[in-house]
Amino acid sequence: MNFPDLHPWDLTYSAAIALQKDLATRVELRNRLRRPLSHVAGVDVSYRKHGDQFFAAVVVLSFPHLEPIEVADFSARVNFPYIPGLLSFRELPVLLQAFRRLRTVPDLVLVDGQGIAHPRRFGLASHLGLWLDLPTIGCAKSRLTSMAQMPEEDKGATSPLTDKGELIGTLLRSRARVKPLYISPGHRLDIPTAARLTLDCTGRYRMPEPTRLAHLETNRLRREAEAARV
DNA sequence: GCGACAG
DNA sequence: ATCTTGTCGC
Repeated sequence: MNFPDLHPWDLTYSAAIALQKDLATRVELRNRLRRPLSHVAGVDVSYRKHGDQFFAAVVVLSFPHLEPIEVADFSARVNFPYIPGLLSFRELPVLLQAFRRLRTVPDLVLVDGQGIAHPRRFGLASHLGLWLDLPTIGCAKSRLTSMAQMPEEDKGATSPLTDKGELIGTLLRSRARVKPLYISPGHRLDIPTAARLTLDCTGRYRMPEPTRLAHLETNRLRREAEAARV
């Protein structure tokens, strides 16, 4: 089964899966963080239901104070469809363009989506981490693959995320009494460190500051573009 | 064969 | 993710 127009990857469905399996062997799950950590980035993408215009943003914050340092945007048309398990082929190209406009090289990147908590252990955060050669964390709002018991209701409570008997991440309560986040390392981090750093980047909101601010920026861009064209 | 299914 | 108004709760 093929799907048309896989731009800019030009891959069939089965070739995309084979590529993920191959690239997954290059993912590092050991800590390779630059210390001390001084710059943490968050990335996000938004678009409209009808229309293929995508808006990507990367925001760099200081660490540990989480003050915004730099913002880079990029917008373009995307025609790769959303297919569960193949999200990176849809969102990665526009995200990489946004990174090209960034001057600061972050020490860590938080991503809206899964890391290794993915059927082939290669979610968007892993793909971005390999491409940028940077440590990344997948901070997803809902599950793709994985099982877990619910953590306690207090902020910082965790429970292990597993798939087929394998430990692949952490279910993290980022705020008291909110739906927990699905945290998994994307690249160059181990599972406990990914959860710990996510918590360190989280303030009074459910989403960690880097991805939360990237999300706001992405929506600001979209509203601006819609207002600009008549 | 029947669900589940990041954003 | 997006569409879309009001509404319940701290």
